Amino acid sequence: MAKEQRERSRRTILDAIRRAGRVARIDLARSTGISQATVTTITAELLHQGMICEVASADDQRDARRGRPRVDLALRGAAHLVAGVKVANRALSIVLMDFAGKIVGEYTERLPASRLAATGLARTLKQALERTLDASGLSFADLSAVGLGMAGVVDASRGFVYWSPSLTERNQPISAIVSAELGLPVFTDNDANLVAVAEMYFGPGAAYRDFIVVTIEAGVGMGIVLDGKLYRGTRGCGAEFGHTKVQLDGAKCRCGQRGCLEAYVADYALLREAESAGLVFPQADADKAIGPLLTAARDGNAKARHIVDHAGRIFAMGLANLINIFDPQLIILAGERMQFDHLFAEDVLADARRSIVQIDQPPPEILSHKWGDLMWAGGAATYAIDKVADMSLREIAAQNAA
Amino acid sequence: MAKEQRERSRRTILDAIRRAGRVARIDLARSTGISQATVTTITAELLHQGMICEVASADDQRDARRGRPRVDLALRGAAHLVAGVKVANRALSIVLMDFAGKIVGEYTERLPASRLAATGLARTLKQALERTLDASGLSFADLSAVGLGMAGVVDASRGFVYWSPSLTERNQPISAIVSAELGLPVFTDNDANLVAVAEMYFGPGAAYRDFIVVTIEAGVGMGIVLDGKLYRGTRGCGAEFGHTKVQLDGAKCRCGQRGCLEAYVADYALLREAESAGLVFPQADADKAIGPLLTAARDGNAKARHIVDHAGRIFAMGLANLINIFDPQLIILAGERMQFDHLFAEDVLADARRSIVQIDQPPPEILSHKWGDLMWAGGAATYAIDKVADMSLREIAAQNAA
DNA sequence: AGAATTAATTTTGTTTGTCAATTAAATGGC
DNA sequence: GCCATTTAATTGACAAACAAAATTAATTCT
Repeated sequence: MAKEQRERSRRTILDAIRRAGRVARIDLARSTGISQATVTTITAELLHQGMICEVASADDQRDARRGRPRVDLALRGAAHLVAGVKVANRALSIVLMDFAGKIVGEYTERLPASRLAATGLARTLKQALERTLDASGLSFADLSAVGLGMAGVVDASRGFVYWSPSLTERNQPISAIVSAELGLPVFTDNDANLVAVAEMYFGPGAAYRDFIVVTIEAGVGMGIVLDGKLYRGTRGCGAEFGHTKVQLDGAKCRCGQRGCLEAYVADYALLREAESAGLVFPQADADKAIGPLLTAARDGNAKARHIVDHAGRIFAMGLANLINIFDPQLIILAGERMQFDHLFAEDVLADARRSIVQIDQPPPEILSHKWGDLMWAGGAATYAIDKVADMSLREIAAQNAA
Repeated sequence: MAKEQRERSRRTILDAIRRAGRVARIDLARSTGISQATVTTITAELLHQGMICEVASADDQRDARRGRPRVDLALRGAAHLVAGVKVANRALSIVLMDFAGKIVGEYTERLPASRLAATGLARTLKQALERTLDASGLSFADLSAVGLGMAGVVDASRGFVYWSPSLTERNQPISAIVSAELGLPVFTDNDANLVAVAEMYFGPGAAYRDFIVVTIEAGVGMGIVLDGKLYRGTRGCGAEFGHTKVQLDGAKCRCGQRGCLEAYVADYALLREAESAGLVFPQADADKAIGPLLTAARDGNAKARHIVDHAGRIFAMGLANLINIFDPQLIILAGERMQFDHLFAEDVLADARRSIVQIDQPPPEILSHKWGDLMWAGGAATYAIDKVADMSLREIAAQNAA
């Protein structure tokens, strides 16, 4: 019971350092409410462990001050190196990230198929990871862990995938399978959850304790952060925003059910609508066919316009429902640059705000965070860092016990 | 920092006693992980404060045991008496509850109007409360606090009502207003949240850490319990399940918006549908008119049947969305006996289970808990007990500091 | 009656954290 | 250039909380 107190304090201080980026001990004491003496003790442990380092103070009011200059503490990037992997539709994205959250390498590779067997995925991943490491002159031995993000229903605590659009089989203990192939600890979670982790650690979510991340790519995903922690549900299949129903007996969804939000706003849904409306956009690459449709809508094609508007209205309805249910401080819409601008448009957000329960308080902030392709892999890497930090903290506890 | 540790431990032990009903110190130590020594210390404080008492052990394996007999501890009902008040459509329900959760008095009174001014409500409440106390030979001086539950959007932390169907004005500091009238501490929250508190303390929710309560009366409400704590959202207007949208440009709702779940499943919605379908059920009391409609549906009237079925399907869709978003361990459907059987029907629940993301794990349990009228007031009373327990624990902390 | 058993309390020691004093490292005034 | 002043960080003394072990308490079995 007393031990746990110390572990909590260590966590608190490490998190505070991460949030601040760099911060002097005295400010740590003030912001965490832990006494200066304890901050000294704990930071000494973290320094000794190599998780943090002292850096010259970036004290902007330094001129106006006398007295002993403060020494800032920061996460020590060299403490650990992790890889974050995102398994996308037909691609594998990898980033290498140091313990301070800096991306030190990246790599993307086409996958032979959109669905693979777990063992095949593990082998492909190993090769891709080798190339990624080679490019930076690094090797597996430099890695502390691998974070793995994939669409689908994942029980993160067990690293178990109930179902994923990227796998040919259901019910795969994916963390164990990939870990056996790589010889490294592997931590798997739903990809949208991992984006939420990244937003919480290094994105705009860092300033909030309760927010929701909605991701948009082929499907619609969600990550929920409540009280500063990722909420995953009890079986690992919560936060399935894309498969909440928005229409009784509605449009057919990839998941086999009807009326899912995803079946109205995903690009494949819009293309399906366009086709049945008689619109044709000849295009070599099916992945990009959404572009001409959006252009046509902007240019005043009534049919195209109607399809895009309808998607926006359904999306707004979904967002409003989230706000009505969670009343979060913030909603972050995370998606690829440009491709989903029609869903991030101000009139869609205004529509959402209009559809929530109205009280005399400002509605939650909604902001869109358009990251590139590597957002997903970055989320996976951040998750791995979080796990590695846990491991290091446990190591300190074990050393103190001995 | 060390003080807070003790406060946590005291809370843990008090909660464990409440959950168990009655429990020996040694089992407290085992279930909480706190050492026997500390349990002795803390329970001695709680005994001295009068919050708990020793009772003869109800040890069912007593015969098979030798040794010193265990002494059970239980909440001491006489420690505090609170009142729980539910402001309903045209009625005020009050229960008196002792600190152990036992209901020691109840009273219901018709309200002159379905909407009242806050000060008028406070005065009416005072008179009704006086009658309630009189009936048990008690007085205001015997009460420690009052819990107040009402429909609408409530910021519980401030006891502030943004909007309620029971009040004529918006933005009322209702706790302060009623407290000034009664001369007692008053704690206000949304009524569905309070039902969730009751389920967590004394209902089937006691065995779970993550569950959702859906309440059905005139409107549809929701209370969310995550990690053993009620989740209220950041502005106090979360959990508005009844006003999540289930249909774009849908049916008009009381709240002024369109397509709300409530506008499809509440009794007024069903009656509206029946009327526009040409069904007429002459009935003196408008509140009860739903009965004949349901009977007609059961008896094979096709129009009535269709209206009721449609409500069930919409409700199932809403439940499925909740499960897809939260993945809770349990959903409790709380409503008045009989009146909402059509929504609690097994085919509705089966429909909901079919509409969630399918994985090879059993879906969350869904159970209906048909309490009477007093469920609501009981929830408010339970909330008041929780607050009073907080106050008592703080008192112990203050005494120790002095 | 005494041994055995189980519960509860007390004693003792460790951990943790705070407070206050001290040391460290700078600036500013003379 | 030296010393007072200021601010940061560390150290030492002490108190609170908890756990482990010893002790006391209350019972059953033989």
